[in-house]
Amino acid sequence: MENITLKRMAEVLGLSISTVSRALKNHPDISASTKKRVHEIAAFLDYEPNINAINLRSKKNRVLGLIVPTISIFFYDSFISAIEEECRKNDYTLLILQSGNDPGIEINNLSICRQNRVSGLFVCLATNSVNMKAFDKFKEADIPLVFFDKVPLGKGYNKVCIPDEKAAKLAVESLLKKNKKKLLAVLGNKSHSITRKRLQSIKKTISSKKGIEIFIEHCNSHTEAKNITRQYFSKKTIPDAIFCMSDEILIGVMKSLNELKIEIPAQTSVIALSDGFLPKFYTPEITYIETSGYKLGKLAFIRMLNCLDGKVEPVEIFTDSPMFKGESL
Amino acid sequence: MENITLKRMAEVLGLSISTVSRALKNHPDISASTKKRVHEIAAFLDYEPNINAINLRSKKNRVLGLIVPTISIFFYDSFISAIEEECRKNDYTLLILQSGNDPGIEINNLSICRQNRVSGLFVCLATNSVNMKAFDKFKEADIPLVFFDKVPLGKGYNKVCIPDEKAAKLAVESLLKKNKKKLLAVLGNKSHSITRKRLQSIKKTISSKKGIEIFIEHCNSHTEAKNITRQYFSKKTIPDAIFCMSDEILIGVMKSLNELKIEIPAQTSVIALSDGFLPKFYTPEITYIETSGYKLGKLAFIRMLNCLDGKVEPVEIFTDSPMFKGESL
DNA sequence: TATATTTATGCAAAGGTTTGCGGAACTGTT
DNA sequence: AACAGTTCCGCAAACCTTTGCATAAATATA
Repeated sequence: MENITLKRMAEVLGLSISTVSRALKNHPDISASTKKRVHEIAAFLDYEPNINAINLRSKKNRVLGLIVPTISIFFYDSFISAIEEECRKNDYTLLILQSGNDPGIEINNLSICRQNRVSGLFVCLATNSVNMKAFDKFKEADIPLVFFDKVPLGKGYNKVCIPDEKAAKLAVESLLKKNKKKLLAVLGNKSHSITRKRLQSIKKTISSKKGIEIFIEHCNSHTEAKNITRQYFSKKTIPDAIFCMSDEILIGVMKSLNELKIEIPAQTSVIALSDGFLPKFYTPEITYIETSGYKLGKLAFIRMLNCLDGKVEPVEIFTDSPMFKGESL
Repeated sequence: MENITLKRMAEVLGLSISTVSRALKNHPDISASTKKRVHEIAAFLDYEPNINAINLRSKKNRVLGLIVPTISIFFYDSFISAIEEECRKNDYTLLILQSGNDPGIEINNLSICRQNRVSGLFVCLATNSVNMKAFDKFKEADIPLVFFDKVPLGKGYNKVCIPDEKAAKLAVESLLKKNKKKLLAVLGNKSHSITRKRLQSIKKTISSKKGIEIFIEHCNSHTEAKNITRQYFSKKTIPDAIFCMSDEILIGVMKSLNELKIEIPAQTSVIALSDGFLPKFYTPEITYIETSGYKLGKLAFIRMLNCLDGKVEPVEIFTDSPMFKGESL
C-alpha cells in the first residue's frame, strides 16, 4: 500500500506541499477553508507524518536511549515502565537495550544509540564497567546522560539514585531499636556503587552503638544469598536479624529461612531494601525500606527533560525512601 | 559538536560524497587505497551513519513495535527481554509501548507505531480490545503483526502462544493422578483468550473422570485471588488441590494459604502455570507447567522474521510447556 | 596511433518534511 | 486611480544517504 505523504495530499487537493504542511500545523498564513480541506483529507487517508523525514530535517531525534543490565528483574522493569510512560506522554521514542552486565555489549549498545541519534541516554552501568571513555563521548556531543542505580564514581555525571546511605541507615536503626544484637547483612556485588554506599552506612550506623555484632556478606545472586543464609542459620547461635540489600537477596534469604523453618520474627527479624512488590507476599509480610524503580524512573525522566532544556550542570538527586512496616521485626 | 556526515568526510578527503559512501561499503568500484583512507578517517572521526537518512532513502525502517499491557509484570518482562536480544542481534530497533490495558491507549500506540514506520509489530492485546479494525490497517499496509499471549479470535492473524489447552490439561491430569477430588481452579479475566482456552481444557479433562468436584473462580489481580482463596479455605472442608492459571494468581493464592497456615501438600496441593521464577521461591517449591515468556519471545521473533521474509500466511504456533516438579503435589 | 576496454570517481536525483522568502490577488485608503 | 497593507499560497533549499548513470583517466588491443 502506497504511503501517504504531504506530496500525495497536495496532489489530491491541488495545493503545494508547503501549504499542506502549514495547514496541518494550523499555521496562521493558511485560510480556514483550506485548513479544513487538508485536515479532512489527512484524516480520511490516515496520514501519519514520516518521522524519519522530520528528524532528518530538524536534526533532532526525539529518541531516548535506555541501557540496563537486564529488563526482566525487579526494579529495572518498573523503572522502565515509568520511563516508557513519560516518553509516551512527552512524544519521545524509547530505545531499550540490555547489556547483560557485559561491558563489551555495553559499548556496542552505546554505538547503537549513537547510530540512532538519541537525544539523551539513561544508563545503569554493568557490574564491571569502569572505563567511562565511551560515555564521555556523549557528554562531548552534548547528549545528556542520566545514570541511575549503578552510577559512576566521578563528580561530572548526572546521577539519580536511591538515597542509599539514608535507606540503609533507616533499616539498621529499625533493627537496633528492636534491640537486635547479632546482625547478618547480606549485600550485593562489592564493586557496585550502591553496595559500597549501603555498606558504609551500615558500618557507620553500627559504630555508634556498643555491643552489636555484625556479619557482612556479599553475593551475586539469590542462590548465593540462599547459601550464605543457610550457613549462618545452621549453627547453634543464629543472627537475630537480617538486613537484605535488595529484592534478589531477600528472595534467597527467605528461601533458606523457610526451608530451615526459622520463625520470623520470633527467631530472627528480617528487613530489606525493596521495590515493594515481594515483601507483601511473604507471611509475615516483610518490613522494607522502599527503593522504588518506578519513582526513580519518574525522577530520572524529569532530570532528563531538564538536561534537554539546557540545564546541564551535573547533579546527583535522590528519591525518597519511606519505610513500610510489615510483621518481620 | 558538529555531526560527522559523509559530506564532511568527503570535504576532508577531497572526494565526492558518493565515493565516500561506496568506500565505506567496500564497493568494488573503489580503489583499495581510497577505501583505506576513507575507513581511517571514519574511524578517527567516529562516523556513525544517520539512520534517519538511511530509512528515508530506503523507505524501510528496521524498527519493530511491541505493545504490551505493562512491562513490569512476570512473563512480559521476560518476553520483552527475549525480543530485545533478538532485535539487537538482527539490527532492529525495538519500540516498546505499554497499553495499560486501555484500548484507547492501545489505539494511540498503534498510531505511534505507524508514525515510526515500524516494519513489524508484536502485540499482546489489552483486556477489552475487541475492535480489530486498527490492527487490520497494518495488515492492509503489509506490516506483519504477531500476536502473543492475549491474541484475537479470528483466523487471519499470526499467533504465537503457550499451548494453553495442553498445559492446563497436563496440570489437571497431574492433580487427578494424585487422586485429588475437590479442585479449586483460579483463573484470570474471563474475556481473555487464554483464560477461555485454559478453562475449556480443564473442564474437558475433568469431564472424563467421575466423582471430581471442581470450583471455577475468576479474578483480575493477586488481591482478588487471595480473597477468593481465603473464602474457600476458611470453610470446614477445603479443596484438596488448587490450580493457578498464572504467576499473578499463584502469588495471591499462596499468600492466603500461608496466612491460614494450610500445609502444602499435606492439606492441599498446588499447581500453577508459571514463567518459572516464583515457584522456586516458595517452600515447598511449587510444581508448575512452564509458560515461558522468554521462549515465547524467541518464537515470536522467528515468526516475525519469516513474515518479513514474505511468509505472510497467518499461522498459530506454540511453545513447548514442560512440567517442573516441585514438592507441592 | 587510433580505438576499445577497464578502472576510479563524480553528478544528480530521490526519499518526506520544514521554513524563509517572494509574490499574486484582494481590501482598504487617499 | 494610485498606492499601501493584508491575506493566502508556492518555490526552493536543506537535512543525509544511496545509487543509476555519466565521465575522465589509464590501460590494453589492433
